[in-house]
Amino acid sequence: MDTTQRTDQQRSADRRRRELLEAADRVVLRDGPQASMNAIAAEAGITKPILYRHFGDKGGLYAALAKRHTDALLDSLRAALDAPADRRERVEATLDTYLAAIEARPQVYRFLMHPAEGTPGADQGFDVGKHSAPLLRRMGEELAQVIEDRLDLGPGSQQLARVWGHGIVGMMHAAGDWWLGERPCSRAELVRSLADLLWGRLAAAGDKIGGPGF
Amino acid sequence: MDTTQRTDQQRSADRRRRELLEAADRVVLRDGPQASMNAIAAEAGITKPILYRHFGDKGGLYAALAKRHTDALLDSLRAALDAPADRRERVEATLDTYLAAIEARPQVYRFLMHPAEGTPGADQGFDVGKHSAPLLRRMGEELAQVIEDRLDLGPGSQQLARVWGHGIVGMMHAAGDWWLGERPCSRAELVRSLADLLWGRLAAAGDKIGGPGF
DNA sequence: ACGTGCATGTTACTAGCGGTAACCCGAGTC
DNA sequence: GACTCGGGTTACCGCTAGTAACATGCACGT
Repeated sequence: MDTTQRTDQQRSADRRRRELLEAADRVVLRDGPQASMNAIAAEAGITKPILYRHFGDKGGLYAALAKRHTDALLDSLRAALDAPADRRERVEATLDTYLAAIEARPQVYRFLMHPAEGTPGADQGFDVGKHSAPLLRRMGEELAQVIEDRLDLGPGSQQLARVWGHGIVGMMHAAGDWWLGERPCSRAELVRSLADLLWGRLAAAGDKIGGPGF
Repeated sequence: MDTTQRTDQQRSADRRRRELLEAADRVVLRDGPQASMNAIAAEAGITKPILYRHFGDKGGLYAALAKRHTDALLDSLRAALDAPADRRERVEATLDTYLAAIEARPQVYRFLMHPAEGTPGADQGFDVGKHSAPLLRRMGEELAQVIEDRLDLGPGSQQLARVWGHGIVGMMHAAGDWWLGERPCSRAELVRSLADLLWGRLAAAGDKIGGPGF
């Protein structure tokens, strides 16, 4: 029948697609985000046009690749965010989960943060917007939702939650990026320091003698 | 004399360099960060090899370009950070200064955040490190210094200050980026929300009825 | 058995990029 | 006048993303 036929074809195509994605994964993790389509095709044992038939262009391939990792990371973050513990512990667990992920697979992390950038062909009209990696946006929105759902923030809570969601994610990202490069302390110390920041220690700290205070 | 001669030459070279940088600025602000060296050379009224003689490679040109804007932004941030007012006001002024800058010239902002990315020629060995834009790193370090100088944070203050510096800068960056794309509220509201976050309102907020709390 | 689609794969190409080698010319110097 | 030398150009290399055109093999209807 027609449907079974198309199902067979689709299954085959999907399997092929997964194989290609795994090959692309290997190459991107080995060569970095600037891996060439030729290299990816070679790793998959085929040639370029097939990649283009499956993914349209390089951006499509990278988007598909990024989605897999992004989904996986978001799942583990959701788990940490949903753990049965008090708020501070959950915040620390979430920070630690993120940091452990970027520590364990820094190449994946790097790819997710700088997926395509230079697509000289089909170019966007240089609008403002979509600067940051999609991963950051998605994490920000998810966290915003969690905050809005669980916290009582009074009037304007929705906007406040979104600002905080993106802000906290950005804090985590930047601190993690810096930490990954310099390794100035243990992961646990970093988690504690960031949680302290979120817990208002900045406002509570005293001025240093002689200075005007920050 | 030899020295005056060399001074003359150097002056001429410096003037040329400034002219080239201004031309590059125009092109980058018009075409985005993926402006080609050909286009920049054409805008400057010359040809590619001259650019390469002056700046080495594309990364060198972009670094020189970015340095100008970064220095300017850092100067205005320092001014806000040094204003004579209490801590919260200074924090808000600094956030507002940054946000006003990216709002006023989003193309400059975008260029500073994604300067080169894909330099297929002379490639780095895919080390972990130097992921983020240099601007973010510099802002983080500067803020860390200010925090350490002015705040009494007890033992481990230096590390804590650096974590906070990079974390706060990341928060500002990510929130600003999201805000610039969606414009969900006024700048003043955003500043207030972020300052509230830094002032510990996250920890102080009550749980919503029925939920486990964030 | 025989075309006929159709998916899969290839080779060979285009246009444009970053970067460079080789040449070229005018100004100043001995 | 020969001679170097800084500023400039043309013409190229190797690479990239992306595509057109051609080949091959497997399922179908008649």
